[in-house]
Amino acid sequence: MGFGFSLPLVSSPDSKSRLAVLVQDAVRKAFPDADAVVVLDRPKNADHGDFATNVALQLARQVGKKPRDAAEAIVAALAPNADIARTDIAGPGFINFTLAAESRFVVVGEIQRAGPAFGRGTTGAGGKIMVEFVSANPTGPLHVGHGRQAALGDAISSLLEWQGWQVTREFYYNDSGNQIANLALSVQARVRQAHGETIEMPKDGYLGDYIRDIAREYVAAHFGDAVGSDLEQIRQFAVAYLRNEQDMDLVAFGVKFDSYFLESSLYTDGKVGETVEMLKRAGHTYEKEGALWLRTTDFGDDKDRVMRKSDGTYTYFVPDVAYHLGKFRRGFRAAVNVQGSDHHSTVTRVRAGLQALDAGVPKGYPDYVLHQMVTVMKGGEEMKISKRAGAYVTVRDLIDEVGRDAVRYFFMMRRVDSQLVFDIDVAKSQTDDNPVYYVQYAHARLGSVLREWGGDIASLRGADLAPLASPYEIALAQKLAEFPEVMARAAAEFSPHLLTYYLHDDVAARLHTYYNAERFLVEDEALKKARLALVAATRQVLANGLSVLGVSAPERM
RNA sequence: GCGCCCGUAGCUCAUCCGGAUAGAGCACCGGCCUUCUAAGCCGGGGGUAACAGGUUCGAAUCCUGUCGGGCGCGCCA
Repeated sequence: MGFGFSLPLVSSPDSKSRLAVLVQDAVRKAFPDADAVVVLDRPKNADHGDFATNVALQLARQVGKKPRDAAEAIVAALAPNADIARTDIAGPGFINFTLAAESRFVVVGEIQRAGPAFGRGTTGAGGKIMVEFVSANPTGPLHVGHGRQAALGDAISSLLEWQGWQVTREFYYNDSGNQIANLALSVQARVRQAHGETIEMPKDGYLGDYIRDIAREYVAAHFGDAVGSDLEQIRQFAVAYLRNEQDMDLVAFGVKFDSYFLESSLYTDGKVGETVEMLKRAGHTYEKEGALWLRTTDFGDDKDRVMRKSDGTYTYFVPDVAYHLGKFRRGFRAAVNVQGSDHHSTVTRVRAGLQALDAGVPKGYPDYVLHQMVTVMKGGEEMKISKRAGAYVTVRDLIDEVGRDAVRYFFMMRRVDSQLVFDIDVAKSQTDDNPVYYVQYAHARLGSVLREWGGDIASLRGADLAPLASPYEIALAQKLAEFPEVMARAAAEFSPHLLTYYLHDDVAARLHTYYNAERFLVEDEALKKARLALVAATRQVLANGLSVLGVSAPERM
C-alpha cells in the first residue's frame, strides 16, 4: 500500500518534530557511527510522559551496550531545551519526555491561527492522483456495497487533498458487454409483457421492480416502439435512465465526481485495439484454441488470461488495462481504486497487464482499497431485499431510513478489510450508542457553550492559556495536537476509520469527561477565556474532521 | 483443491510499518444526580488476542502450520 509516505518530522514546526530533531542530534553525538532513525511515540500511559522513544533499544545491539546504558548516553548528549520539563529512562530502555506545562497548550494557538486548515499536510506536494470509486454498472440502483465505496472513496479523496494532493474523483462506467445486453433484454421483456404478450424473463435477467419502471417510462416516452422491438433503442434508454438514477442517489449522498469515464469510449477511440497491439509487440501474447492470450503468469498471476475471445470480441480485461494505461498517460502518477473485495482477482491481473505493456507504468500501479462485504440489520434481523431492487438493499433505502450523515459515518467506521454490519436501529438512535450522534452532539454542545457565553470567538485569539491545568485539559490538548498526525496517517493508509475513532474516542469522549468535570463559564475571567479558547479549538478540530468525512457538523441538535 | 481477507471481553469493534499494564462503547454489578444541553455521572468485575510452533531483548502485531468464517477462482464484468 501507499506511495512512499513518511511523516515530515524535520520540516514541521510542531513540538513533536522539534523534539525528534533534538533527540536525533543527541543520538548522533552519543553514537557517531550508529545508524538509527528516532521515532517518537505518544505513550498510552500518562506516567510515561508526553513523548517516548525506543531508539536506545534499537541501537543497543549495534553499539554493543545495554539498552539502558545507551539511553543514558543519549540523554547526557541531549541539548538543553525549555520545552522539555523532564527526561526519564524507563522500563527496558525507553526514554520518556515530559513537556513543560505551557508547551502542552501551544496547539490551541496553532488551531486558532490555522482554523479550517488545521490538520493539513504537504506530502502530496501538488501531485496529481486519481481516486476511482463506485464505478457501478448502469444495470440497477446502487447497492450498499456501492455506498461503502462512495463514502470511502470520497473521504479518501478528501484526506489526500488535505495532504496537498491534487485529486480527481472518477467514476468508470461499464456501459458495454453482456450485463448491459442482459439489461436491455430484461426491459424489452417487460415492455412486451406490458403490451400483453406472455413472455418469460431472460435467463439471468434483472428482476427488480425498477425494470418495470424503465419499461413503463420507455413506453410512455414512446419512440414509435410501444411493442419493444428496437432493442438498441431500449438499451440506450435503459442505460441513460439508470445512469441518471445513480446520479440522483449520489447527489442524495452528497458525493460529487470530477469525471465520468465510459468503457465504451475505449472501443470507439481505438484504445482497446492500441493496447492489444502494444501487448503483442511486447511479446507476451499467444494464440490458443482460437483465442488471444496474455501471459500474465510472467507477472505474478496464477494463470494466463484471455484477451480476445474466439468469437472475436474482447474480455473486460483488455479495456481495464487500456483504461489504466490511460490514467497513467493522463498524468496520474498515483491512482487509487476503491472496490469490493469480490474484485480482488482483478488486482493482480490489471497490474500484470500494465507491466506487460512495458510502458513505464510503476509496478504497484494502481493502489487498491478493497473493502469487505456489508450486511444490513434491522430489528435484529438481516435485511436482504428491497422492493425496488429485488435481491439487494440499496443506498437510497439506507439514506431514506437513517439520513446521509449516519450512512456515511457507519460505512467508514470499520477497517475496510473487516466485514461491516450496518445496524439501522443504532444508526437511527439519538443516544450515545450512535457514534455519529455522539460526535455531532459534541460539536453542537460546544457551539451552545460559545453561544451562551456570547462573546466574539476571534477575541479568544492569543488568550493566555496558563490558567489551564486540570488533567482533563491536558489530556484534551494532547489529543488535539495529534490531529495532524492522524490525518496524515489516515491519508497514507487510505484509512478513514482511523479518523472516525479519533473523533469519537479521543476527542468527543475526552470532551465529554471534561464537560462533566468542569464548568467552562466560570466567574474567573482569565480562566474562563482560557477554557473557552480550548473549547473553540476543540470545536474546530471536530468540524475539520467531520468535513473530511463528508459528515455535517451541526450548530444545534 | 488454490488465492485474498478476517478470527481480540458476553456483544459490536479499536490497537496490527514489533514496544511498557491489550483499549472503547453496549450489557452486567455498586454508588451518585437541583448544573454551560441529563448524549446522565463516578467506580467495579470481565482477556491464554482461535490454536500450535518459529523469529526477537520484546509478538495481538512478523513468519510457518492447523482449525473456523467471508469472498474469489469463466473465452462474465
